[in-house]
Amino acid sequence: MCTNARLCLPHGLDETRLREFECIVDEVGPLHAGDFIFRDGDEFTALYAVRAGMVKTYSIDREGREQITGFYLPGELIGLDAIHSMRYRNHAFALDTSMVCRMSFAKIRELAQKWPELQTQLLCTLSSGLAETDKLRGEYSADERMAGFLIDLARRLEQRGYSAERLYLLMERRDIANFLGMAKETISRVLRRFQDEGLIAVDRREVMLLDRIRLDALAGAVLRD
Amino acid sequence: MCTNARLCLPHGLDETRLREFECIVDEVGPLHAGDFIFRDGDEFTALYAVRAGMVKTYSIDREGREQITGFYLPGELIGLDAIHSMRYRNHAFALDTSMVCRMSFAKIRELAQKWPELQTQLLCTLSSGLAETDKLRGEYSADERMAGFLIDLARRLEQRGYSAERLYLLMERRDIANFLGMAKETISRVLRRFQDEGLIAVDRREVMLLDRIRLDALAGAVLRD
DNA sequence: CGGACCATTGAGAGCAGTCAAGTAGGGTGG
DNA sequence: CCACCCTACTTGACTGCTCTCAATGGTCCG
Repeated sequence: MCTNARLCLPHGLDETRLREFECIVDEVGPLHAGDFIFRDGDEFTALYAVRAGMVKTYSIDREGREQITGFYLPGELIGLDAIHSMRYRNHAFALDTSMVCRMSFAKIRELAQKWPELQTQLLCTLSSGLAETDKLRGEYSADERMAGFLIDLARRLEQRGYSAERLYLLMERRDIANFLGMAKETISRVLRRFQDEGLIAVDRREVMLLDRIRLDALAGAVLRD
Repeated sequence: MCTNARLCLPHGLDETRLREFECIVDEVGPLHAGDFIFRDGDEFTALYAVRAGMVKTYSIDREGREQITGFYLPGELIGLDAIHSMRYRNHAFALDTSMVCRMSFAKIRELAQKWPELQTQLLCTLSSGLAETDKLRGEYSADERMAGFLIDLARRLEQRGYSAERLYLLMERRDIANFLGMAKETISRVLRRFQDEGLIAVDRREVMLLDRIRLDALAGAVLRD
């Protein structure tokens, strides 16, 4: 049984149903950093869950500008925004060696029709996605956004049982910048200042969170909890 | 039968089911400008659909800062982000004399369990909400955001059969500013510049869209279509 | 008519963006 | 194994968009 089940779509299913659910799951991988899971515009047939590794999603607008829409950890679902248009709305790209679970959406729908727990879990996942993105509205300083990003990542890692004192950022600065809506140079400067102020220690893509209290305070505005 | 049914949650239901669906709908109102539909933290028991008028939703963070999360037109659903926490995550506030439909979520869930069309419609609505908010990520200029706001509103009004040459903005500048993440003074200045450039004509809260082509072009970056 | 509220306009400041130069790993080929 | 290169990252200087603060103008309403 997948160790992520508790955090993932099958959350809430009993033993029997969980086994039946696993029949509709195809494990895909291992993918390598740089592999695509799907591409913007592809026909939507399945939801994907990260099983191991990390995935980023992004879209390209008419002018060719890239827009990163998310970084996904194990247990998180990718492709939920494609349900209504039946086409994926972005590219999904492995940032690291990764395993993903492919779950036919037609079959998910069938099962959700039979099992109230699954319907509920689907709705809850979508709903928390909405609540999540609502938080990011509003104008925040570069410091607040950066702290928000780090704390959010740390919390998600903790939920998954990883230590979150030491974060390894698999994505490049440019990706973080794009995701947070700022320039990559600003990421560098903010990280440096955070380090000078004793909030974190940075070594390339490795970030140690040294003063969680103050980081939380900074992030509070963004994460609104 | 509600004229919004085509755009709203019962979309896709046949005549018979539509009638049964209507049994779980309570019409609430008329509400007057300034009335609340629900408040942040209230127990979530029902989804609301706007039937007539306009509703804004907003939350207040720990520091007392207001954050507007949406403006809702007839046929649009309010409260979807509360499903996972079973508490409303924001205040819902009538901007004008309005009617809303209260739909018990427990009953929606029951019906969705029986009717695939309703389950699908629920999932689609949530999914397009996600796709929608993803668009707003990224850093846009004040001009792009403003154009995006106007064009988005115009399109939604058109979908509902209203003329969209002349927009009446029921909310104050401060609300638009907050929603778009900028200062209210900037809203004034951008609207004035748009007017000077012949894109729109502004008279208080009434805005005429004069050059839809150029506005669309400006908005394109934000709305990404 | 006066007050309250909203909106506009102006002046100045500051945060973060752009441009450009410099640094540092990591990988490759000789 | 080392020199080289490429890419990612950092740092500095400067610019500019948008914010803030403050004053003014309009409109509605009692």
